[in-house]
Amino acid sequence: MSSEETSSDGSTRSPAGVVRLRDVALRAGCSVATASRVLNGNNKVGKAERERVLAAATQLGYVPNSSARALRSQSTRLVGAIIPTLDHAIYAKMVDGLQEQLSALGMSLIINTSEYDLEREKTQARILVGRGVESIVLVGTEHDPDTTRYLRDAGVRQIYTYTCVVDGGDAAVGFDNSAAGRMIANYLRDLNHERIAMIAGVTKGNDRARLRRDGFLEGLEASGLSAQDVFVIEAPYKIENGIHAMQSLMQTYPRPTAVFCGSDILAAGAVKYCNSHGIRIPDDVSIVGFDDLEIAELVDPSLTTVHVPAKQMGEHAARMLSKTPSEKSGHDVHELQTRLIVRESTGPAPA
Amino acid sequence: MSSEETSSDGSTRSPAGVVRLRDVALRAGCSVATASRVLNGNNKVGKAERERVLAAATQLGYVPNSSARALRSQSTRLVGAIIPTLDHAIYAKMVDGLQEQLSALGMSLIINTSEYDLEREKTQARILVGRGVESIVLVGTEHDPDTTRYLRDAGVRQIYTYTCVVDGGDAAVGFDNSAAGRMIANYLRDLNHERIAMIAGVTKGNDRARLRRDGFLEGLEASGLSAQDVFVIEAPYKIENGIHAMQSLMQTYPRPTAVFCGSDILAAGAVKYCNSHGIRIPDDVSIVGFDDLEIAELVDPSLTTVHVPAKQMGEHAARMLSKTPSEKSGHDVHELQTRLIVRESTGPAPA
DNA sequence: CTTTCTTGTGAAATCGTTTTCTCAAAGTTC
DNA sequence: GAACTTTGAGAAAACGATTTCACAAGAAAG
Repeated sequence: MSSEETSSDGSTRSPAGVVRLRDVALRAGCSVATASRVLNGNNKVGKAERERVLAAATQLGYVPNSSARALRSQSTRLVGAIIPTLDHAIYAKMVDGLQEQLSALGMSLIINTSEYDLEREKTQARILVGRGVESIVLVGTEHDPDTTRYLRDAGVRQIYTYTCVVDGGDAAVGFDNSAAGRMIANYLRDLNHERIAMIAGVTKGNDRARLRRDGFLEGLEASGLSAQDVFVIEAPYKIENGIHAMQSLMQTYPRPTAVFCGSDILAAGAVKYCNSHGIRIPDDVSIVGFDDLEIAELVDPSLTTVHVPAKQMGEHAARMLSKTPSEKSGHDVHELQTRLIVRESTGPAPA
Repeated sequence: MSSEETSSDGSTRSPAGVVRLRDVALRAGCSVATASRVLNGNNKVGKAERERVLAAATQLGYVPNSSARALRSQSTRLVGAIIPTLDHAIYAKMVDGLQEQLSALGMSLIINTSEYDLEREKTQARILVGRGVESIVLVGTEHDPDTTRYLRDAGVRQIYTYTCVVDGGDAAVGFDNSAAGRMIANYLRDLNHERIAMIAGVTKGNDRARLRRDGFLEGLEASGLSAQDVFVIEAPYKIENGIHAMQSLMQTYPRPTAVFCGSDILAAGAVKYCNSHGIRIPDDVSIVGFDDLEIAELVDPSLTTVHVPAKQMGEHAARMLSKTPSEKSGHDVHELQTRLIVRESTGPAPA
């Protein structure tokens, strides 16, 4: 028994019913070589032949087998992404943009999550290399040196996001976390706040959280405040953590009149705490978030925050990846602009 | 000039420095066939030989070329997922769970988004098949018949999520949208509401939105209310749409005293509208959401809503996929339970 | 001491493409 | 009109694994 069946129209089909290039060629009455050339945009094919192939391909609903294509041409058009989690809008939005653009550019995306763990990131990187990805999108600049070296040795392009620092990578698309922190420092100082605190994300293994904090503290120092006096609490990006951290801060004396949160998630928790404990925002305390997620507009009062163009970032990363490494000159960095979005949660320091 | 170099130890290397199975075999002093057998756990290999191969593989840092492996063995351990968008927490959470479990089970996930467009879903399905996915995770039961047939012909397992209806697919993991709608109807009727409205998601091409609406209307009918009198507005899941829809509803006379929203996103918009227009929740109007996203707890008043175990759903889907089709008997459906979460946005009908 | 199973091994076919090689036909140039 | 290009197309090699097939050598059975 043959593994193929010859149907009435003379074309052969694999048992699973998948159309192969051979089927297209057969129907178009040419060789597979010619069919391949047509479908790959090689222009050295006669017009009549070209059109017959194209017609046959669409009629049969031909989809090239990318394993075979990858094997022969040594080019999978596969991209990997390792992000901390999808259960945080700021990353989900980036991946959304990334996927959309990659798809439009004929590439596919394999996603892995690291749960903010650099060790786990290393494992995921190995898996992705085994899958034949040509590039990997990572979050931030800080990674296990093993990971970076391994990827470089494997010839996989590394592109960092949410940061402008390329370091061991090949490219970066993001924004200046430190400058954003300074921007908030200046903003709060312009409102005459003097007792200022911060609820930061966990800085271990997270350069974005660290840079935001450091930029913020630098900005405060520059404006004549001692960073020593700034109470900083670190906590994972969860609403409850925002609540608890705010509780701690409100129990200090003297109370801060302004709190900068490393994420809207934390800020939302902070707002929730204040609302349920009779602390007026912004009359008693000003709160600033980061990311400009939907919740920033939904909480009451709405959050002053820093807008991060997450989706755009993913889209841009995709476009960078579509260019072959030779087209770009060395390391390239694309900086996106963050914007301060002033809403209701901030105001002048109470007298 | 050859494309290979023969190094001093006699092994050959491809220009990119990638280690091939041949290199492992050469170093272990056996044939590639034997090396392949060892690495695939085929036990018909002598102990000494097996250990030499294993040693060679680790020493050289061999990573199998998955394109070649997939091409020959017709088994990628690749799963595709087509979801409407990642920019909606309910889907992002599911994918998060799905990815996590798949990764633990040695499979990888390629993600594509359809933007709620069944035509686009069809295209993405083709791409995924071309990528060699063995299964595809889809959202809901309603799909273009072409898509369903194409996937079946291609031998790709289809697993539907957010639904309990398998229909043309091979398995489903989700919940009963219709029952959830009825549950809300009963809940609101128990609170004595009589003038009731709904802000539903777009029902075209979205069976979940349709079933929620229909279940809700059925429930109201069953309790003696005419579905004709229930004003239903359809709108995409965006906050602004919730705002505008609520505005329209509040301009009708008599005003509804309770509004069921097909998503927390819409409900959040509805709450926002009421808050900014002096409409008291739940004194003037009760609002019910769906999904139980973080925002349900953050808006003020917090939202009464239906909890959907999105992450769990993704995890379960992954587990279903890890079982070979033969292990399961025909179509299998796994129903997860939704729960009504009563918070502050609902109360008895005003007198 | 044959004959018949095992068992382990290697050679070679195979998966579905792309790409190189080869060559015939049709233009050009002188 | 002879000697070159150019152009278009097919045959066949290649990509790197898995898997079938064939076949030695050794073990077990008679």
